[in-house]
Amino acid sequence: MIGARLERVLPLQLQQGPDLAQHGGNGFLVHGLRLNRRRRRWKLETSSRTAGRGWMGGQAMEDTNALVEQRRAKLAALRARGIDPFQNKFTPGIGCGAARKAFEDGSLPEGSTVRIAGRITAHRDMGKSQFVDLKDVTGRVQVYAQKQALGDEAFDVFKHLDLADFIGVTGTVFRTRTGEPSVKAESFVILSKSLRPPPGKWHGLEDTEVRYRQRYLDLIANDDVHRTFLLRSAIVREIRAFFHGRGYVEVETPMMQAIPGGAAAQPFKTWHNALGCEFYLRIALELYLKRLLVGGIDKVFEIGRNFRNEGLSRRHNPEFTMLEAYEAYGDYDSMMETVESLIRHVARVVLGTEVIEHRNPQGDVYKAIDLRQWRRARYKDLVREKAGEDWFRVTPEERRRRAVEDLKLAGDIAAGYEDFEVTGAVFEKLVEPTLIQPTFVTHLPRELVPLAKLSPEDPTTVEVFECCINGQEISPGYTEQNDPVEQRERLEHQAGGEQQKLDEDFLIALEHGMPPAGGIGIGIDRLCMMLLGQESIRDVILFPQLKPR
RNA sequence: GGGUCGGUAGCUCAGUGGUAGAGCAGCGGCCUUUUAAGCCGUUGGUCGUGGGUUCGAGACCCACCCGACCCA
Repeated sequence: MIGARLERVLPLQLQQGPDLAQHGGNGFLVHGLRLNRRRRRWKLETSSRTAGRGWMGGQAMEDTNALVEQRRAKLAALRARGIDPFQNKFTPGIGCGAARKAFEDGSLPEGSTVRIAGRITAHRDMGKSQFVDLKDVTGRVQVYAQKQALGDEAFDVFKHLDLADFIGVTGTVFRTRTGEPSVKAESFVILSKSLRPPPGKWHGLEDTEVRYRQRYLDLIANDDVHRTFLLRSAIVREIRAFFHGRGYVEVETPMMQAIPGGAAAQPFKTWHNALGCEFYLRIALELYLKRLLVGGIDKVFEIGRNFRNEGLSRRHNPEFTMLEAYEAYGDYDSMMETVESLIRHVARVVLGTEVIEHRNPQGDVYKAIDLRQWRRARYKDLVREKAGEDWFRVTPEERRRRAVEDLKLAGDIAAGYEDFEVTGAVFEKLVEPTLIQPTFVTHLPRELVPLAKLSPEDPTTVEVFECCINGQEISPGYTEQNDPVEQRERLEHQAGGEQQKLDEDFLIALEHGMPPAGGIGIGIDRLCMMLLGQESIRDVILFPQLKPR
């Protein structure tokens, strides 16, 4: 039926179709056909109102197909009927899922009129009865359309709606014979026509590359992905709430820095035209937040993006979100309390539980993280557990031999490694991955963290912790270095004589006096992986970095 | 950077050298309370790209592109 109508309204060149007589096995002719199609599409583009919007027209031309052409034809047919399927405004009175819930719990009585809007996610054609599922951020509700109720004209339009179209519906709530809460449409309006078919309804969208490159499709097709990112947003919201509740001040510091500092990492480089100089994207927040401690903002935190020019992996994205928080008159010990309270707060409020269960695709729990128990353990004790009771009593040569031969860490220990780095490899490769339950690793050797403050009770160790959960380091914490002379010495040593790498302004700030303080950094992406049960960082970052197509 | 696996219809996937397939989606028909609706019919493919082997390649070989996992 609609086909017959379309013939009247479509541009002539669309009706003609490709010349199938040419369609032989001959490559030239096939190529000619493709050119033909492109020319045809181009004409369609230029004849429609959307033509001239360069990127849109260009993209549609490149990868259009029969399904897209069908939808464009439907669009043209609607316009020919005087219907503009791209409305400026429609104000729903209640969300789709909200209406369903309100009806289920009795707060919305049967027969009430509601005004809802959403995307069509399913269509069941019963002839003179039509059912569609309408979905918005609050959930899904079924809409029932009856020929008798809508009238022939409107019903015919309804019948030819496509999956993924947005519509607005006014109607009354009722329960169908099968018990489904539904809205019986009295009127409807097409709010936005979808010109491309959505991914399938059964399997969702599984092609990982499409899921990451076109995340919006992933969000449409996979409810659990949608949920994951709503929860990530809630996690960040509750982190802010936690710190605000403790009197911290949230700030924003420069992402473009002339001297990238605060961590040992390769930066990204960029160029400022007007100033005529290079800038680096920041690799850490630390040096600016400490300036603010000097400036008298005693409790300060920032949540923001860091950029590190390193490889990509399941655990690394070149840009990632970092939380850093500093508290004057705190130390590494008080910051352990802060980290524990923060993470437990977020888990309770966002997830409603302090036991985090990770499930496989079959739904079985393969890992459970209990945030009610936080272990504290010394670095050396943990290493001994894996490498042997006498590990620190044998000679450095013997340690290296054992690491390479007995512990099979040959690939992780470079020839030039110093003794503490050999032990560090043991910790990183054999200890850290086993720390699934929340663990504060303390009493790290001073060589491992050269910028940290020494522990007065044991000057071979530093006042630093590494909080490990889920087999990853989630958060380091420090008693911050406030001795400007010591700090300058260490940074100069680290810079290795390259003066331009020394952040002189930061060192001067310290010389003005920084109160004793505790500080922490938390990788938000990894925290989300732990809390949301995701094994890949790409599944908690909306648009993970991929190689450009 | 190395290794392994993958890229076939809009989606999910079969296809072990001989006519490119299935389910869903789409399109047409029937059905006025369906819900993975159903029934009948039907359209749709640069098999990632480029070379090569072969009478014949989606499949075999080489190179490349993109991705996933593991390793560095």
